[in-house]
Amino acid sequence: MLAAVLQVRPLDESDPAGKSALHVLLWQRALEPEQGKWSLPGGRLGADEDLTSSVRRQLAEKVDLRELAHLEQLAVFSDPRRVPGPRTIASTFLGLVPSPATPELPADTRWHPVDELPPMAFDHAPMVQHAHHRLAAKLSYTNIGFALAPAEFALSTLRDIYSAALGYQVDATNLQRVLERRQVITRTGTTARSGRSGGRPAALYRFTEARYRVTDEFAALRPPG
Amino acid sequence: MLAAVLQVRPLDESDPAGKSALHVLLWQRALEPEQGKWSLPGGRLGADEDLTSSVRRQLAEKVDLRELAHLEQLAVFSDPRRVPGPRTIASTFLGLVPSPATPELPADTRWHPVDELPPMAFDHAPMVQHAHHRLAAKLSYTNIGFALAPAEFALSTLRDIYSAALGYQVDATNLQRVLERRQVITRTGTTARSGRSGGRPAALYRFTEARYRVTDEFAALRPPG
DNA sequence: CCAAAAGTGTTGCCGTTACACCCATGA
DNA sequence: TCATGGGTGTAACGGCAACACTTTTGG
Repeated sequence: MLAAVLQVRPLDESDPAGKSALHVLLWQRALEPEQGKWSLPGGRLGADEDLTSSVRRQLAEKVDLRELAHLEQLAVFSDPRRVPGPRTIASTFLGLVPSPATPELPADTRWHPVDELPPMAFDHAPMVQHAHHRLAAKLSYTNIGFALAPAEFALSTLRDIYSAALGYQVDATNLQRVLERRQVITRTGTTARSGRSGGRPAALYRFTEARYRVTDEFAALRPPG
Repeated sequence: MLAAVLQVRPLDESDPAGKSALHVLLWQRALEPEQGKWSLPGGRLGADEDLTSSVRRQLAEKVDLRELAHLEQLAVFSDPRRVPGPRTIASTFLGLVPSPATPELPADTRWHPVDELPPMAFDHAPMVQHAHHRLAAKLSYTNIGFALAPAEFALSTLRDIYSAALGYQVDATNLQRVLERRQVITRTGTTARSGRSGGRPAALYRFTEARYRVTDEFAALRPPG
């Protein structure tokens, strides 16, 4: 079991207001094979747990990560030669951490931008690509954004999160209307303080549901009615 | 490994022109546990093969099925108590067989309509549901229909296939335009003979590509341009 | 000529994008 | 008051569904 844990975070740690990008949590291998290369966190399945609980446990134990807002299965990688030695099957997962959280991490683990991956161990690079692709797709037709955003947020913040996760600029105006029409986000009624350089204070929103939901099932060939 | 192999076939074997429905290939257990109940075909992974090849091999060996036009991973079922005895993990697959094919089957295997499943062994019923749901979703935004349809077909035939797979009536008029605009289907130029009771002869179509392809990636939040 | 089946034209609706315009605040 | 960021209005576009209408065949 391997998990691609994704989070939108600032590119420069010391500048929380700077540009942000989608990051993946990696740890650096201390031993051969592939020593020094970076790999996805994970571990072996226990005898009395299912895959999902196991991933949660591994992430809590090994990288002390407990803030997972979403976790779902991706593909199983089963090529007999994907790793040296005895045949190992990897079941991969996509995990999402909300944006402002900054969990404590062990020394050998670090967040890396998904667009500039370091040298990756084994077949872990395509796994990250797969996770990224799945996330981008689901941002368009589900409410999965709740797992990347803070509990309350201004629309400009949400725009930055979507832009980072999708890899292109998203217009806040249209993002608002798409998500409001689908009732994915709701106004809280409160407003944020205006920023350093003035400007109108932003209305705050939250995701209507904090559970994964498909909001736009069919693009074509809809059922009649 | 377990495979939900789906095909659109006539409800009444002796009447190929009658109503058709989506069927799943099931196999009746001869031994305890769950003797007499129906289960998905599958088997254990060999030492030197990946999951996909293994599924293909199992289906060829055990139910003599070689006409799979599409095969893809579904979810992994890993609840420690999903089957009695030692813990077993099931990786499930969706397989599709084109419509007119009628492969020879062993005596203990049979096609069952997905809407009227017989008593199912273990957790196999939700697996079939999952496969059905995935198929219905992908009919809307991919060219996956090629794996259910004959090489050449009239639009009314394709309408029947889509209707059976989706579970509701599809309008041939709009189906044509949706699939032609996306260049999923192409006219062959030939026409079929007209039916028994007259009527204009139908133009024949084929799927432009016989490989799986996503044709309608984003419903919303499209990249600018 | 009539019935049946296939295919086309047309209309209306809805969701999305793009962009111009108005609003509220701090300096 | 100006600059800055937040928010609304509006128009254009495109995809889809529904349905009336035309075309082509067999009896």
